[in-house]
Amino acid sequence: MPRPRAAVSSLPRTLGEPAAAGPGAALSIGLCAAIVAASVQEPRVLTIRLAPGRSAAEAAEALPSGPLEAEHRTLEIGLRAWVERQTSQTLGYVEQLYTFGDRDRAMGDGAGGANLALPALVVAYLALAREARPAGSADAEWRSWYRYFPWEDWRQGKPALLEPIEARLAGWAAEAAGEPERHLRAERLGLAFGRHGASWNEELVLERYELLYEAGLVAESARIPGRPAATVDGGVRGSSTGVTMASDHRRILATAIGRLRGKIKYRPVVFELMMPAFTLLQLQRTVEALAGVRLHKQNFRRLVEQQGLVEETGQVSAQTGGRPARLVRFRREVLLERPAPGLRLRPGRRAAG
Amino acid sequence: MPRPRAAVSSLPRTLGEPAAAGPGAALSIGLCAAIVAASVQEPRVLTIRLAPGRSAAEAAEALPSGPLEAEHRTLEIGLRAWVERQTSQTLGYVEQLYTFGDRDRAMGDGAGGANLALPALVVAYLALAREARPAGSADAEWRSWYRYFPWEDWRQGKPALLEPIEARLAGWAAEAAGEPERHLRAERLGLAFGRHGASWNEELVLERYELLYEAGLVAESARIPGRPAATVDGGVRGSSTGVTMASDHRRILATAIGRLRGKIKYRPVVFELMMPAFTLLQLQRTVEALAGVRLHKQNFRRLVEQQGLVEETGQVSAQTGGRPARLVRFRREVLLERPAPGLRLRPGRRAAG
DNA sequence: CACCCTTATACTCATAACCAGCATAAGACC
DNA sequence: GGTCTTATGCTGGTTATGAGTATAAGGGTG
Repeated sequence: MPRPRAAVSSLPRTLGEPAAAGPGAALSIGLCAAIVAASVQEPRVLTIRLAPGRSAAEAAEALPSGPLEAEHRTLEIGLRAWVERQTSQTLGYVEQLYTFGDRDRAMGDGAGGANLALPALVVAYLALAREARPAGSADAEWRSWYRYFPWEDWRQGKPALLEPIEARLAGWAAEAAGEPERHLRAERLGLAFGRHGASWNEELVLERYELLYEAGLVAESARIPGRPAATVDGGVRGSSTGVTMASDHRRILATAIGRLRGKIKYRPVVFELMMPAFTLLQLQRTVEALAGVRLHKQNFRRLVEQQGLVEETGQVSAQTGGRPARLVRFRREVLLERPAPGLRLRPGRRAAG
Repeated sequence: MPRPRAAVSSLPRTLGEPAAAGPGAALSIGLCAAIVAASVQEPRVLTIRLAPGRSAAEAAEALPSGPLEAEHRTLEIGLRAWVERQTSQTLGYVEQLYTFGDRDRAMGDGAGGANLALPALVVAYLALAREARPAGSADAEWRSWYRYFPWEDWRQGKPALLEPIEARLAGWAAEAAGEPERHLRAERLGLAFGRHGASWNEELVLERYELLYEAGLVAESARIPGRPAATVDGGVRGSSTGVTMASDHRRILATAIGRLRGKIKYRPVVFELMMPAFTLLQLQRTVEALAGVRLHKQNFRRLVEQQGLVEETGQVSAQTGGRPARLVRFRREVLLERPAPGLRLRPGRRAAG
């Protein structure tokens, strides 16, 4: 099966492949999942290790994925099967993200690896898991998603590593071919990174990643066809542009983060990540971890309570370090009452603890 | 090429098909577009006619679609090619909607037609067109989308045909097998149709269509595997459940409408449907046509203006029938200023003209 | 032209939501 | 008891929203 072999063994019969004749004629449809959990104040994503055929040492981190097989009646069934096979994790909430089909992206590795028969298109999913259990297989691991997108974590204020990145991006915009292209790039930068750091929009994760990709500031850029590998500067002057992932999985993860950050504002999806009972601060920390910003505590709890998103359990938690906090649970009835129950968090002017 | 032949001729080499050997082994990826325009106060969708192999008289209405071909570098390029070939319409704004891959849906026709080799999965798109020009090909036509979803148009108040539909749906919920299933169905109905007509959420177009589909109230239900065709009641006691479309195109259109109705609230996409200069009332009527509800005029204009969505052109239009109205245009800079510039219309309690 | 139709646009007012902070409560730890 | 901690209650200013009134400016009609 000519495909970056997953460390997890299993040789499926790919749909449509019985007739695989000429080289490169094998057409398959890929499934890929960004599985998110939130534990100890960190948003995590379930990754596996791929041995890309070369040295096992440089095994790439990847999202669980695999081709759609003949026996999968629906895409989602196929996805669940692959995830369970590779990570022993059973999925709860699952939502389709996007279908990637560019012929020029998604290649295993442009630099040295053979350009093997890759899926003609990849259907990517976002999944939410309630608990970050140790992840069955040895190759599966929960990792903070800021490992791959360090510039997305503004909880301690603007990340220092963003400064050199922005400088490089500004340079990339300035060196564009014509004036229209220069203007276009500048506009995209302004949108994605905010004018002078003023209005950072935490949802534009994909837009920012794509800019870094195009500007040659992430390692994946080396796979852009026609780009000399020398122009890629994965680590920007000492600071980091995050850990690389296999194929275009980082792009998929960026899509997932952006989608989730948007969705918590108008759908009660955070609760898919929470334990059955939790304190309001735990909820706030989870939301902050996902959104990558800090929120105003008092206003957050007022929002949650007046929206009717939670109800009392009657119990209290003494694990707080200070005054014990009430334990609450998600109030499912809210779905029937409000049109868009969510935590439309507006980080406002300044984020106050 | 075993596939419901489009009236528009063109025999493409489907990607991955050179090796098409056994029957049903031909695996192809379908592309499909819901192309929306708004003219004379009506939201319209571009349709073509498909001759499903049998009598040409019962040619089904369909969305432009076709298989991904080998020479299409990206999915979107393939889509644009197909749409231009079938409708002579050039697409502007295009956005991916969803990828449908259920093996049990999307069949040409379960009743009598041979179950031909259909795409293994269909990537559906939403496109917005600025003008409803007469649609090049003779088989292409712009039609109000309420032709297919008459219950979605609440601009004149609650549609009368909804009453019998709701009654039938309530019956369907009551006749469910076990108590848990009954409860589930009742909850879904409450969500999708609103408790006692109280809170209609205009975005849940797909949810409503799926309920009708499952309850056997649309003609497409006859294609559900295992369902006796006799249980399907396409026209509910004299009232209508809308015009049927080929394959599962009505589901795709439902997805498109729902997405667009949601999107206008936080992205300035309506302007993709407007002429370069327009009056505020024209804008309001367009939004109302899409959302299927009436809005409060004074508040609508205040919203549009204070958000900075439009700017003066200096001209006026005398075509209003009353006092001439200012002509305005979309203000592109708003994209850089506001995080989510849209028309977050809340139809409030009652819609006042 | 006065009058009445139409639609456009300006302004008001009460209410609800939101932002940001202050004050107090209730535990642990020394 | 004093001093941490975090939880929770409350307030005062600001902004958004819902719904209405009033006025402007065209056309048509007697």
